[in-house]
Amino acid sequence: MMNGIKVIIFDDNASLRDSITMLLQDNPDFTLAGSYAHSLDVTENIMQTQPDVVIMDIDMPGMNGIEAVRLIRKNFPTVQILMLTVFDDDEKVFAAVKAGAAGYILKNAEPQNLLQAISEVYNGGAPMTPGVARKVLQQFQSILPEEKKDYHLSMREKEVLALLVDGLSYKMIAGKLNITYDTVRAHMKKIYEKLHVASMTEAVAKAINQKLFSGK
Amino acid sequence: MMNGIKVIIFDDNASLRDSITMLLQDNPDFTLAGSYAHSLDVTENIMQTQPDVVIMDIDMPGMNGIEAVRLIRKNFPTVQILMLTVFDDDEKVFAAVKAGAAGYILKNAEPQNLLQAISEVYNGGAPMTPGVARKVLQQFQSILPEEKKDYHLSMREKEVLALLVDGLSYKMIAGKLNITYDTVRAHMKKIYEKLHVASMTEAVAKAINQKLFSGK
DNA sequence: GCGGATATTACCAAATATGGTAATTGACAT
DNA sequence: ATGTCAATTACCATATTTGGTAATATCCGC
Repeated sequence: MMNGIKVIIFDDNASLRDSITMLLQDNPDFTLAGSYAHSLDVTENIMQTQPDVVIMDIDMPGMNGIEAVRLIRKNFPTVQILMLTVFDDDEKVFAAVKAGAAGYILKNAEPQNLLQAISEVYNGGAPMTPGVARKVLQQFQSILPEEKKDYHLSMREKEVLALLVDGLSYKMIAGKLNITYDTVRAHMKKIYEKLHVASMTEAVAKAINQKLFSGK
Repeated sequence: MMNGIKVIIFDDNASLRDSITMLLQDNPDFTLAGSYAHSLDVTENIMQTQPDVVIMDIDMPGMNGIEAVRLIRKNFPTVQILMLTVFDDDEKVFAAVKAGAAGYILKNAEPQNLLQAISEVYNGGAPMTPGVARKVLQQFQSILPEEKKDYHLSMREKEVLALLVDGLSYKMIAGKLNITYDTVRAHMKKIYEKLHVASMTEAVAKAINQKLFSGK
């Protein structure tokens, strides 16, 4: 890391590009390897500069910053992306996150905070303005894991159910577990009882929906 | 805010409670209103102390910290909760977020960071250790984008498959759609072909996992 | 109008799943 | 030591599903 973290910037605002440029040049921990007013040639730009971190404005003429993020993530999965924006518009925040941005900070942040955000992104963190972080968490809460009920399935029963979800028949399950067909049946009967279902399909549907299993 | 942010702590580790106590007492921006070794009486404790922020250990004897969070969120929706933990175990992080925690930081964080996290939580932010933040974002990404494949199922086939996922048998489906048992079978055969499966369970699992249907 | 996809029905034979009942063994807790 | 629970196996009778093959009717596009 003799030259610090290699950074490139995409932002149509020239004065902001300049101030970031100066900020980075004053600090030996960072190297500015490129600065662009639009993201039409992202792929090319990145291939040439080989940056560690990309700072991307979310609103830009031509290609949208979000699109650019998607492109970068697809072609250069190791490059970390820090979104920079004026607004903390919900839609855009989520779109950026979804596209694969690792951090999301507002343009009115302190210079010091920007520098810290860059190193944080580089080091596997996900810097976010407090308000943005809260929004993400809230969204997270509403979408995420329904608290999975406990059906008190025994270990063995879980094994059997898991195989069933994978599409195996009783006979195949018996073979895989080295037990008798009838034993599998006995387990299935218990499972049906505990899950309040009465057929393989219901059991599978419930198991997947209640996220008792992967979902592959 | 003459007495600063009112904080109470739940943690079974006495020495950690003490160090946080001292930390807060040394700073005029905070007031420690309570300190408890377990969360069995959370509701009562909160009613008495009326805190702004609750610091909650995730692992505690008796009531689980997560459960306590759920309880607090339910009865005191304005109280902000900051989780404190030793491990950044995925399961627990997500469970805590889902339960309604506003922030999640590790116990090995700098004292200064803890103080900042408390004010951040109080001011509507969502402080998270970098690694935790990244995990949340990644989970976020994986949940939103789902490009679902198109298996070219006909309308009728989709209807049949939907009923199958709901747990109906061929006979029941036939009844519901006012068609013959054999017709249902014909559709199923086509569905199996198109989905590349060979049994009800596989079809159901695939249908749900590929999000061809709700998931109840 | 003809080929193609969709929806419908039908029958046979074989494979699987379901419900009920019952018994044995080992582990673990009171 | 007694009882509960998990895991195991067994058998019977039914119900359901699956694979193969085939036929008819309708609608659509070229």
